[in-house]
Amino acid sequence: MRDAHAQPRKVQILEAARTLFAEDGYDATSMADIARRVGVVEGAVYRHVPSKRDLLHQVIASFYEPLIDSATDAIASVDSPREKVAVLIRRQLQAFTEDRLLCRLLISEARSFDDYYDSEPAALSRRYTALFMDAFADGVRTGEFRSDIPATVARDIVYGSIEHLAWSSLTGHATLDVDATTDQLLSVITIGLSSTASPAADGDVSLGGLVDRLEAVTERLEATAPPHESTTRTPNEAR
Amino acid sequence: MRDAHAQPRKVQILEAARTLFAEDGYDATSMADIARRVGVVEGAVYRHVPSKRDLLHQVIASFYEPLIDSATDAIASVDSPREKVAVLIRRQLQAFTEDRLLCRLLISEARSFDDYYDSEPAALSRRYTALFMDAFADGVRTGEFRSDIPATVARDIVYGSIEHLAWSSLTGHATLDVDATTDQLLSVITIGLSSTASPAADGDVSLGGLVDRLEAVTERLEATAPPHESTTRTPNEAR
Amino acid sequence: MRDAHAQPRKVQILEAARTLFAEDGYDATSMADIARRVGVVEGAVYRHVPSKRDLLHQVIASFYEPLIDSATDAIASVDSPREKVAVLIRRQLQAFTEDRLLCRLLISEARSFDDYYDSEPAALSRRYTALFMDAFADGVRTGEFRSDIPATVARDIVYGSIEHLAWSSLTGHATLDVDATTDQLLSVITIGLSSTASPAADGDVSLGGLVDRLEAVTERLEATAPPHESTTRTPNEAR
Amino acid sequence: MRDAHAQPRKVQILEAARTLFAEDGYDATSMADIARRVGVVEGAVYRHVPSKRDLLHQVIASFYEPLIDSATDAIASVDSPREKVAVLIRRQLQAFTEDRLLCRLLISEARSFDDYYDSEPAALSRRYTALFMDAFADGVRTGEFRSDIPATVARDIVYGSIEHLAWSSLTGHATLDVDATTDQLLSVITIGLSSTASPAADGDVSLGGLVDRLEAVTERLEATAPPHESTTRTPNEAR
DNA sequence: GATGAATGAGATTTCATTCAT
DNA sequence: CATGAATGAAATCTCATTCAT
Repeated sequence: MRDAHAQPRKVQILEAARTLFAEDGYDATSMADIARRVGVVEGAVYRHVPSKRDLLHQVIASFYEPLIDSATDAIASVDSPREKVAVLIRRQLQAFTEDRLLCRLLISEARSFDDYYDSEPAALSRRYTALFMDAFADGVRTGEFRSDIPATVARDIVYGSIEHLAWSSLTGHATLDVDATTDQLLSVITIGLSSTASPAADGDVSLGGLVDRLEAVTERLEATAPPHESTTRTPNEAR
Repeated sequence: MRDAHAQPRKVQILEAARTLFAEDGYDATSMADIARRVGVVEGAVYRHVPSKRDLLHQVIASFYEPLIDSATDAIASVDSPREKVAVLIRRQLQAFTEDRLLCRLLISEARSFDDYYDSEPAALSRRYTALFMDAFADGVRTGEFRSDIPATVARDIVYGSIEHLAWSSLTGHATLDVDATTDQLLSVITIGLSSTASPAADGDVSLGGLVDRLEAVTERLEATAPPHESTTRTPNEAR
Repeated sequence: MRDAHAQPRKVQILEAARTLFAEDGYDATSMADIARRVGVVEGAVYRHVPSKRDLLHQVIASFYEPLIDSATDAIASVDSPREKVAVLIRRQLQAFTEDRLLCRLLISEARSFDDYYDSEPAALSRRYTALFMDAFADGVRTGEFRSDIPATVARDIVYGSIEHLAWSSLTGHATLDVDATTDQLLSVITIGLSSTASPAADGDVSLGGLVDRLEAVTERLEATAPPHESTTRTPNEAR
Repeated sequence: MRDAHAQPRKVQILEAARTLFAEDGYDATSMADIARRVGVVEGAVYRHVPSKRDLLHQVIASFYEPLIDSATDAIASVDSPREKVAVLIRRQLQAFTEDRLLCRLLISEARSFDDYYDSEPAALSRRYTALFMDAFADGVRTGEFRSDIPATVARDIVYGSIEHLAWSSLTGHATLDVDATTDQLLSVITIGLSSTASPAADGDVSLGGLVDRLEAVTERLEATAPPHESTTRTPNEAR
């Protein structure tokens, strides 16, 4: 009879796999290791999981799904695309920094398969980053974000930066100041992506930042104050 | 008797390893695979390479070293830190996009080792990204780049973005338009990193810029605000 | 379904290893040989033994341990140190002669490792020979054994002799008459070690040394002085 | 052109093999190791030696042969069997203690072959120990040594003891005092083997045995010494 | 559901030996 | 005589997976 407090086997196995995959990597973790950690024999694992590969997929899913859900909720409660993006970045950086597993697994292991594109983890990853891309596309429509940067490029910039930052903190023998780094990353990225950035891209760029700020104020004025006359200017069509 | 046109064995082995590591990954490639591709038996490989791990290191080095050399040359011929950064980014994105191997190996495989930080590839990687960080630090001194972003964070943002962009193009079943993407990335990143972007921009930012900005804001305000009404709203509530 | 009469696998493996190590030596025996003899595949052996080296240790232990136990019992039932020594020698010679394995393994194989001194077999060997050294030390205290021979030297003489005797019978294509040999060895060794043999024999033992000297003189006289009458006595035909 | 001081290749190879076999053991030494030490490639070794096994034989021979020669000379210059034995023991112990190689190779490696008995090293070993056995047999004839101990048993006792003593000093993390040990071993063994030892072998060695021996000496003196002449010769010049 | 044993394939690595040059 | 490359066999060990109980 199982202890009432004990998790069902399936959950125990997932947790063991999660931990071990995280600590040692997918290849370096054997099914025997997982079984031993759960306290059963190798064969018993196969009652609950059809294969090691599938186990990896489940582990990844068990991370992504709550993340997707909570992120979906979180961005539903804010309005502006810019803020949605900020929320997503902050969450992601926190998640990666807090959980070595998430980071390592998603970065290093999950992608090693030839059929990655068609895999379940890839689908989850797409569902997840779609949240960002949707927010970004919204921002492009509202004029907050540059229209000359494809959403996929924006996504790669954002998630690539986050991954590297998290990874550096992982292997760099140094602990990351999540809050400071988040602010820095947010600042760099949102400024770089904001619609006001594009026109200044090639000119005398040293003024760009200052202009950005003034422009931001102006945007807000534009958005709130009823225009004296209908504004027919489409911003950010430059280039 | 070896064909006069043939490469020395060592080079053949390195090339075979490079290709196979790239296509299948390090773990999924066996020494037997490499030997077979070269056309010798397994044991013969070990006359030229002491171990599989070392072979990986050599493959990585054989990519990094020319890259470092040519990048060093390239940035020596331009003056401004900003341009150096631009050169580095463009090259890196090109290199990654042109060579699946470089990308995959550096991103997914090389980092899987516990002792990555102390490994030869990591040292090369640091030597390589040091080029960027030095240029960035120079730019901070000249006022071109923001002083509120640590060079390591800047590095992670840049190389993380590049990696993800290259990776997406790799797995995304789509070919990347390197030129367009480079421009986009450069635009986003250099703007995000430029000193004018910094909210705490240090005083020495030139007066001329200030004048320009004031001019621009004035223009837009003129277009937006109702002619004779005092605007009492506090600016700078962004985010 | 395993035969009811069959030993557990672990025991089968140990026995196979014992036999093969004995017949062919440790290096010349492969895990595949052992597996084949047991009737399983190579990998199956590793479910029961962690490594070949460990298997050797276990085989050695499976010989030493009963030997130590029974020898401990045996010497507990006799009183005088001299008799204890006799018991130990007789047992050891019997054990070595009866079991080629014990002999070969202990003599030739087990010692081949650099780390022999710190190994488990070495510890067992020390535990075993400690029985002898303790008895010898007792004998020194009671005056039965010479005090001018360190126990370690006595041990080496005793066990070295036994080993060589057993080894000779092993490779010499001749069967050893254990009883006769034991008697001979015992005689030589106990006399050589007895306190009466010691030139510097303490106290009442000095008489033995005196006799030695007398004997020596006699020998020289016999060799130099022309016998008064023809000596027809063959000396030393006793026994 | 080879340096005039350089040894011929063959000798270099033998020396390299000797050293490496000694330090690492036969199995653990590869032909490549030997070649590397000599400074040639693997294949070159086979110009001079037909096989690794043969190389071992030659190495062993290169030790045994001078040993046999010098020992033969040494015992030719002393008269009594007892002294010959003493010389042989002293030399052997010194040789073994001075040269780890001799010891290790002869004890552990050389004997590992199934065909040891018919091998060249075994023949050399027999030639070598024959010196001892001859001297012992002589001593039996002259009455110096017990006739109830077969020469082969005496040989095993002597060489077994020496081996163990040398081996202990090798692995025992302690340096052997050769002189002291030689004296101790000589004392134990020559006493144990001397003819006077046998009668007392089984009786109680205490006073009763002493009386027996005194009796025997007296008898022999009576038989040897001229009847009415005082013997003024100092006793105790033995050895 | 779990156990324990087994499988069979494969991985990396080592090595004595050969041979064309 | 030497080189350098190759061979081919073998050795130890690992592991995902299966299956009778």
